[in-house]
Amino acid sequence: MATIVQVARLAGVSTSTVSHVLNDTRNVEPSTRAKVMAAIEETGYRQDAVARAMRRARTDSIGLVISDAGEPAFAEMVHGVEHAAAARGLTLILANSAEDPVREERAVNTLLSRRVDGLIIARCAESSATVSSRLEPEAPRPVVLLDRVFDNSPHDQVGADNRDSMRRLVEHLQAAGHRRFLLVAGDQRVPTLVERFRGFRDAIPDADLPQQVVVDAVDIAEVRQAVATALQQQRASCVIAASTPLAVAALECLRDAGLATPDQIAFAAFDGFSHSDLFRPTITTVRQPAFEMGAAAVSLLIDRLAAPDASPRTLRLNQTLELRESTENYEPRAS
Amino acid sequence: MATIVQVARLAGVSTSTVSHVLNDTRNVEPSTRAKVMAAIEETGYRQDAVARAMRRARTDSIGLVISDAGEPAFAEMVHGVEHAAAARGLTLILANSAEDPVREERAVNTLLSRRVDGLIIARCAESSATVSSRLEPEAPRPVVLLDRVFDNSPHDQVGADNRDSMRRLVEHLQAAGHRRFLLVAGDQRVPTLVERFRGFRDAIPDADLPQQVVVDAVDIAEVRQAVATALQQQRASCVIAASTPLAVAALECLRDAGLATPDQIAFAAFDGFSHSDLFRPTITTVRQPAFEMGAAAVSLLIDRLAAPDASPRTLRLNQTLELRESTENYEPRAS
DNA sequence: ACCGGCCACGAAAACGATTGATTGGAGAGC
DNA sequence: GCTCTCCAATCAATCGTTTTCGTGGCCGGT
Repeated sequence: MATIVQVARLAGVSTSTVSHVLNDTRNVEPSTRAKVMAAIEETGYRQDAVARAMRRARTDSIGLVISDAGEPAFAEMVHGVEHAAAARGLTLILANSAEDPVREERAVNTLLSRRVDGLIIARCAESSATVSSRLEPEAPRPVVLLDRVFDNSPHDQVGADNRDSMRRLVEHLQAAGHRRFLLVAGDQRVPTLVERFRGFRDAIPDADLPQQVVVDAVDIAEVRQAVATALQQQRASCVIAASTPLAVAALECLRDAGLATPDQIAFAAFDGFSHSDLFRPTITTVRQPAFEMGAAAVSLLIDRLAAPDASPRTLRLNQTLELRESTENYEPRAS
Repeated sequence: MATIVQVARLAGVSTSTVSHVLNDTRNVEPSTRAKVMAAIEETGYRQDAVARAMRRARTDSIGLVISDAGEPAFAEMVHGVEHAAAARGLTLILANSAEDPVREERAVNTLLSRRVDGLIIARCAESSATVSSRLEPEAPRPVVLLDRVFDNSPHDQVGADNRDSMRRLVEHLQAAGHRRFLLVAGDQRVPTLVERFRGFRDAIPDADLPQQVVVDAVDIAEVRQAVATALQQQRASCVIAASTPLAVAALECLRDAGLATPDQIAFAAFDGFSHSDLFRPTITTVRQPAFEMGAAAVSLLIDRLAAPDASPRTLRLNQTLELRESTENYEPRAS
């Protein structure tokens, strides 16, 4: 590849002039500019982003650490981040922590060493301390937390209105006559799942609480075990799964127990399944605006770069409650 | 951030010694090494990947240009690439062309300007010429083509055994009694879809060909239109969709036409839907090993970096035919 | 005692751009 | 005609590493 020196030589000017033409960073005589452009054309010169980053403060790149690249909701967030970043001329460096704090920390280190202008992180369940301590004392690289939102975070954050949405979902189900729920709440070290659990509690009168079954197992096999046991006791009229993997486990249990949805038991899930409308039963879903969350994270990051000292913001995007047949036609029985 | 100079000063050695300690690139006295390590610890020094890349020939990063980040199959490939790259200490720069040749070219340029060690590209439908010409004359950055595989490509490639799989699928359906198919073949500028179409032709006796309906419309609305029309003519006993978006369109048409699967019409799809087993009808699917394809692309890239002059390889991973109820219980009617 | 070789380390030149300081010349004002 | 200003363009320092050459000291062999 040609370098700026060769371009300058060919155009008969200095490298600084070429640089200024390239970056439009000070006036240059039209005739010189033309010569430079011609030389660029002829040599097939392309700016070297590495050398450029070396000299300047910024790299025009951002890092994204995702906690589970295999999960469709996160894939959508990646998509949203990529889209918003590209639209602003930022390149995206992607890393996956696979819910492993060690890999997460390694990823953050790698990204920092590559001098990304900022970081977007969907934290894994157990990472809080490590990553924070790694982030704070360093050169102040802005960080935006994605999806997994923490109280009193020093960082900007974007999440969903999990608590409200869960409350609305449960209230809807209650209005349809449901009183006894099986909530598959999932790993309570994950803020998202904690919020959804809280929303559930918000909607349940204290007196009814004892009737509810909550599964907060971490390992998916344990979840399946617990759900199966709970179903045998035949107490719930409605199952709520707080995430897609949990919904998968729950649906498998329902299938294995021979319980049909919605005729024998109602079912609702957060995040849900793609193309849910094409298959039966169609599942009542609280859908996360995953793409938009990713895009919003980039916006927050840009804002932060422009105003490093503004106080941190937490953005909550609305989820949509999509009612489908898995929660229809419930006939409350006298209990 | 501390630099290598500060570390050297603190340790009372030269920067070259620090560098050699860091990279284990020549013998250093255990005592000096210890001093250096201590200084690194104390300053919290972290190697600067940008400066490092500046000096060395490699950047330890690879670029991935994906043609449709929104599609789950491609998201899985991204996941596979990320996984394999991280395992080898490579960082991944991600770009999405969204099936737009202009964006694709821009992405390739950006990645080259960042001096990625190599590129993995899932080409978009119309890009052939542009990107090729951009890639060839440059500094020889290895390129691996992913999913969309081209004949006589000068690059390494990894795809799926589309033609074989389609032939096997059709043969299976024929064995079950189907003779008249509606193939939703999709955009024939996409090599993957061309291969699937060829596999279909392979399996159909010439005499039967006139009975088959093939929809190769590009725009998804046109596809839907064409499928709807074809269904009204009531000729096919089985619909085959050559990709997930096409399957979505086809299933919507079936639903709108009030045709139940599999009772009134059989259905099979390539790539398919996640968690297909949980919902009805369960769909007979030819599943792409998307994750593995991504990982394989990284392997090819690594091999290529090690042996730049080896002749280009094309890898074809096997797809699996997953038989489900959408193609069961067909009762051939006398026609 | 001298020479050669080895070993641990250091000095300094890249890598390819950006950018603050500086120069040279043209034009304006008196 | 002289100075002052302004503008375009150049010079040279700089970013933080890696790596090529050297250098000096020590040891062993003759």
